[in-house]
Amino acid sequence: MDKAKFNKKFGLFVAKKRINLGLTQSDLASMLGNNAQNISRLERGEVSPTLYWLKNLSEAFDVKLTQLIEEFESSV
Amino acid sequence: MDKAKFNKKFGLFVAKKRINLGLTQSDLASMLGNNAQNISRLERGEVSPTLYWLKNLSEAFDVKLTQLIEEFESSV
DNA sequence: TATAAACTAACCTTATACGGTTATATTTTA
DNA sequence: TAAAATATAACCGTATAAGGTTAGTTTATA
Repeated sequence: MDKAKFNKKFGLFVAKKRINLGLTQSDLASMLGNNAQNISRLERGEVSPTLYWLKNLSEAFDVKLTQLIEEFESSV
Repeated sequence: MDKAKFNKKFGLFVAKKRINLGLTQSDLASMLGNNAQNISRLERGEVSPTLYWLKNLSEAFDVKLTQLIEEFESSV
């Protein structure tokens, strides 16, 4: 799978997960210590987050990194 | 865990896994389509790889991304 | 409809991932 | 020990992740 498509899929996954938790992009952003625009870009697949960023994301979602990735892969 | 420490742990994990597979940094680099210097920097924890990079890494190691992260987390 | 909340999207800047080259150091092997 | 293979480390670039601001669009709600 090419980069653009892969990032898009991950973005969609994050968006679904965030919404399921009843969070806005702003909510998630402040939990991660950044801004809603970056969340928007992530969810639209414009960026490929770093591993450390993912680690923080998993903590915001209150799951292990492993579990986050597992959920992502099984959603694809 | 702070970023530097986290990246260092991941680098160490990649190095171990690569060596177990009997690969040199050059070998792994060419499998990933980049250069050995980047592998060296990754293994020394100087960089935090992007998700897409990790996806390619997992394919080079012939495992699912989930499994790669799972092995990493259980190694920490 | 009107107002507000939520999101998208453009722009800019800074930090860093990533690719390449070269040199040096370390490790392995003849 | 000498040579070769491997890894580290210093540079230099470019591409892109990430933080911030502002404006505009979409969606939800009164």
